[in-house]
Amino acid sequence: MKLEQAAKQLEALGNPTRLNLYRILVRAGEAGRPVGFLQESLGIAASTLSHHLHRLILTGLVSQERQATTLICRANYPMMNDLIGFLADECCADAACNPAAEDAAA
Amino acid sequence: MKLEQAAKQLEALGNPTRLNLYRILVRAGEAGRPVGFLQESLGIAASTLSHHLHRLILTGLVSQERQATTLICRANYPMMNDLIGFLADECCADAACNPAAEDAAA
DNA sequence: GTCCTATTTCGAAGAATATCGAAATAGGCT
DNA sequence: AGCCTATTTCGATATTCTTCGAAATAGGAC
Repeated sequence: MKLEQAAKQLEALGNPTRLNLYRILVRAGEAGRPVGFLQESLGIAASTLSHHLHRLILTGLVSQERQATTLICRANYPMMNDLIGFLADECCADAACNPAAEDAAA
Repeated sequence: MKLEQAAKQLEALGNPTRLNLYRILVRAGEAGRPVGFLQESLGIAASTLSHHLHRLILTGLVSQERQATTLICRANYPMMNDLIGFLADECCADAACNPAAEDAAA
């Protein structure tokens, strides 16, 4: 994953409202949640929620699927795992992460 | 970890300059890197770097230790792991993360 | 004490963000 | 067609962020 993309995703998650929103979707699993449900859960204006959802969708962290008049939102788990991988992958690439790794490197 | 703190940390990592900076420190391991080294690596104004470092330090993701006239910066690994844990921990708490988990839940 | 390097703080300008209400659009039901 | 609900787009405002250069501070060397 490129740094720019990771930064955009982290920025998207770095707003309390969006992080809260994202966690609801993460907890919801593959079933997802309709926009209306999210709006009631968060207690914010529909337009504000739409704005935040748009940002999460732009980064690829969330996807939407229409079911009749309601839109179902889902967390994109592979994308989340890529992001986590990006943070952890190069941990201590130039050194050692923990005592065991240090022993291995020595 | 509280949502507010996690959001602040994610926001801190959500800027390309800061994410780049943070990765350098993550790669550096326990040895850390002096501020001057970081400034040359990133090629930004010292005042700009200081500002970004301050934000990372405020969130607890980075710590500093003075060695004579130079300041050594280090990534705070436990904090990073807490943050990653926050993202992944409640994954699918209300559903199933993957087919195997779905089977287990069923 | 004076000087030197390393780093931070100050002050400012421009860009981006968060939030809302009002109005517009999407999709389906009668 | 006409209507109803669900959701987005528009427009506006207040706040926050990013970045820089100049000036101030920290710590040590002579």
